[in-house]
Amino acid sequence: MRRNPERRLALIDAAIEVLAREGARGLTFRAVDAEAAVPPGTASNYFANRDDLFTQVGGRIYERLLPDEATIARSREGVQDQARYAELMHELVDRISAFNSGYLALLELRLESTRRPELRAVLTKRIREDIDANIAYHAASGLPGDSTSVVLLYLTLNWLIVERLTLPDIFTEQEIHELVDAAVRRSLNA
Amino acid sequence: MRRNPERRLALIDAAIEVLAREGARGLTFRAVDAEAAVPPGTASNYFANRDDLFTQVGGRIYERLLPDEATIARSREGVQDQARYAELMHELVDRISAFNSGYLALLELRLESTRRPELRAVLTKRIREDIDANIAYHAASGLPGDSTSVVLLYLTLNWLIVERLTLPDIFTEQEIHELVDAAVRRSLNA
DNA sequence: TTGACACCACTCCATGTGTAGTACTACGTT
DNA sequence: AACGTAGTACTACACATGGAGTGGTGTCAA
Repeated sequence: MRRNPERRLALIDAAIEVLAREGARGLTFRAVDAEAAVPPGTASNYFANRDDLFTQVGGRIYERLLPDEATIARSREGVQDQARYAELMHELVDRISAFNSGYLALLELRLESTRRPELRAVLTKRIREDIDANIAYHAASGLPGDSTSVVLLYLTLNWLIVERLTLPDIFTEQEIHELVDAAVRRSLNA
Repeated sequence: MRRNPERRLALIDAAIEVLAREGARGLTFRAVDAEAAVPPGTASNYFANRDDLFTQVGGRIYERLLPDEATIARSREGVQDQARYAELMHELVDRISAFNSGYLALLELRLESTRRPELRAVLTKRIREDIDANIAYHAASGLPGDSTSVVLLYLTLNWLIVERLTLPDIFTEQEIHELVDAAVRRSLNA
């Protein structure tokens, strides 16, 4: 088992691209090697087996989907009212949609997790933490709404992104924009 | 190309199970043959190639996820108020969750459709029709809410089902129940 | 009798895992 | 400066699996 951390990270990030492009079953050591442009056999040296590869990707993918520090800092600025909330949600949807392959890879991982208990455990932990962090962040932010509205928005926006990324002709960009606004507005009405 | 329609349907339904269990890349002629318990080579005779298989499954899957006539008829009974709306949505979520493999197969198809234009066209058409039908049905039903509330509910409940089927430990059954109620209630507030 | 379909067998091909072995590089030691 | 060593990159190979596609034979019903 090799230890070079940069190389390991490069392999995992390559695996994310492979996942998005080829699907879960297409995530093979060979494909990761090719994507990362390293000699064949390298991934074999960094991951004990495919299960291990999936688990490590599951641990990494969420980091890459989360906003960076600067983005978080920026989100705290300005009045924290409903209009600002909607603005933040537009940014969220755009940011995640932009990292296309990351989100698709996460979907593949979710589906794969129905077959891999270890992966499921990793994903469950990460996502549960993220939801809780969102609720806590929201509570401290001064934005309108309660914890239920946070969760409802999480649900709604997730599927909106799925729709946009998998069947882009279902909703126009205009409709997506309006749906985000409506989701924010209505989720706040307790 | 063989024509026996019962056999074709049996193969397609077998393909749905394979999709849910093995993922999109695992959907092979061989696997379908095995699942349908027919001799190897049979699926080759019924589908020109894998692309054709995917497309035909895409045309079928939605039929199986839709409610049957009896269920639709029952949904028209009683007062059409918000409490009834919530009740119907609980039934919807439970019905779709129950046909576990069908919903997972549809997710696999969505992801696969990023790679297969024909499949994407079929799915886009079906889903667009379904959303429009839901909006029309809702408008005629006397249930509260507008077309935006229908779409928002569609989004929210879809991801709720994803969450339940792929990472069942994120939300408890109790929480899911409450989220459905909250989604109905809040989506109605224009 | 004939035609459509079920069934079976076989060829060809592609892909992937896991591992053993070799080459390289950097670093510490004397 | 020369040497040794350890860790890693790289290469090659043995072995196994799985699947597509097709041609041919059997079977049954009209």
